Amino acid sequence: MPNKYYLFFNLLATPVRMEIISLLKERGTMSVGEICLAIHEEQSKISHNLGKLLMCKVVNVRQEKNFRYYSLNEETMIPMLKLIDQHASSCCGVCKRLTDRKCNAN
Amino acid sequence: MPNKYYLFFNLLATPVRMEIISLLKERGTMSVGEICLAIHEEQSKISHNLGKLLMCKVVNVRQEKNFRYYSLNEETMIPMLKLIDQHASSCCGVCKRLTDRKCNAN
DNA sequence: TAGGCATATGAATCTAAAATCATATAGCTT
DNA sequence: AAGCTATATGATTTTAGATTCATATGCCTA
Repeated sequence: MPNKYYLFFNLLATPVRMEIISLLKERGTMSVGEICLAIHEEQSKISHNLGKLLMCKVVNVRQEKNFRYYSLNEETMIPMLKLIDQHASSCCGVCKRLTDRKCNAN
Repeated sequence: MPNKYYLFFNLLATPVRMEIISLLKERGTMSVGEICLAIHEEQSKISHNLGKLLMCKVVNVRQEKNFRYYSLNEETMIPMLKLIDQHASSCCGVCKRLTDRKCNAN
């Protein structure tokens, strides 16, 4: 009975998966091979990670010939990323805390 | 140069931290001791985790005597949790994917 | 149908970061 | 000031889950 929100955030909490998401946000729709090339990671790694993202519909797939084209679930992810941007800037510029991982709040 | 979004999600991607957040969402403001009692976890664990959440202003603190009262940063977190709720229900009921961790989309 | 792409999947290993345990700090009360 | 209470912090151990490498699957073309 792990917390639902935890499972969602956990899904997004790796550098590679967030890179994939940022990429798809910019480029729209890409095959697995194209993603590998763009991110410079090997195929099985990308596939494993796309599997996780698909598992929770953070991305969508479309099959065409023997290619699989992935795209971002924009309805959820666009507003979510925007929320973080807002948080980051209202927090402290481009949120030093998010990059420095230090806290001087009190 | 890790992805900003990754750092944010990573911050929220543990069961304990999400429990703390859910708790603060419901109860408003709590001292560290009260949180420990409510979640049944030991003090240092809670403190470590509160430290991470504070680091990125996901929670706020107020000191009073030798107590520290934590509360949720509602401005960011309330809409974010709502987004996930919406995602979960539009995805598949209370999002089986988020609880089963399996994928049958294609 | 044989061979070659494109992608997925399984299992073993590796690693980031969470939990733990001991200890430090800081303020309150007497 | 001494001792207590509440909380934070450091360092080590532990663990979830990410990466890796080998292999499987599925479709397409000749």
